[in-house]
Amino acid sequence: MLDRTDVQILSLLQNNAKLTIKELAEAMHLTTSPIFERIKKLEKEGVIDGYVALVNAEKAGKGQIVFCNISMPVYTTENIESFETLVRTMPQVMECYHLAGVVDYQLKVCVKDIKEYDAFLKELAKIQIIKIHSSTVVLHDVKYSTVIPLD
Amino acid sequence: MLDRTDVQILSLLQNNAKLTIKELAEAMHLTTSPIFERIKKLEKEGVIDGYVALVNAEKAGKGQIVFCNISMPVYTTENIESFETLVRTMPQVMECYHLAGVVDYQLKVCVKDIKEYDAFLKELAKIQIIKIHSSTVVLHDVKYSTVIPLD
DNA sequence: AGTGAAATGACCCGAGA
DNA sequence: TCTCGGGTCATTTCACT
Repeated sequence: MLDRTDVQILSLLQNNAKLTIKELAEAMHLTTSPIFERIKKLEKEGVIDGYVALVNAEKAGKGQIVFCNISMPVYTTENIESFETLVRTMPQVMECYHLAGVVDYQLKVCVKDIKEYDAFLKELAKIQIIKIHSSTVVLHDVKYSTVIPLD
Repeated sequence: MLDRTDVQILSLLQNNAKLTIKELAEAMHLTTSPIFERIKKLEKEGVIDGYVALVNAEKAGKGQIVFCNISMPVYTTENIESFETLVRTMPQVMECYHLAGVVDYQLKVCVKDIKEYDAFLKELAKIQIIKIHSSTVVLHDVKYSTVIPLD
């Protein structure tokens, strides 16, 4: 599905979306046209999901990450839907995964400080269908990358 | 530090880095020059960390996420440094956080399948300074966003 | 699938308010 | 800080290989 050239394009664009088609073409010893067409194809197929600017959370005053572990005592389709829909609308929740573990969900929450996290928890606690199991504060970020490893 | 216009620019670019300066200018009823200068300033100050293409992990054949919980029995500066340096070089590790909890580190690992995760664990186990505490498999992604919430 | 060239349009940098 | 306008260069399309 993805040949060597596609993977090469993706690897470069995952690190720097501002590379021009010309630069990509030079890097892989081709002309601009095939690069252009391949990128359009990858976008159309949804392999490339989009292009985003990454903001430094610290400098934007949102340097605190907290993981929130949640379980759902009554595990019905309805409850799942309403919880997942809510989570997707909360901007503080950057990531949410349904786990195969002792707790059902893990949320990665991005806030200014613990005080703001406290407010977030109070907001979340309004939903009666979930049980907030525990919260784990992040001391510091060791690594944050958006790059999907491609073989 | 960041005024209303800056926040507006960041909000738009965090969702779509391909917006042209012209489009941004129209969206906030300004001309291109001030937008251009503000963006350059935000980049220079490091508020904008970079621009990246987001790849769909599923379509790239890397649809499995596993969280790996690690503790460090002998917590010395040396051990911390060598572990954190290693983690930053491993492409499967997309995120790594130092936690204030019962385990020291949480790694978000991106792999093709559990078999590949097994290989990753074996690789990681070579470092004698850490103790792999547990692994939690993700059943499905509810939300993944790179957008830092700005007030 | 890739090349090369031509037109379209965005970026960037002035001068001026 | 913002507006306006022009030079420069990347993007995009197309006819050909």
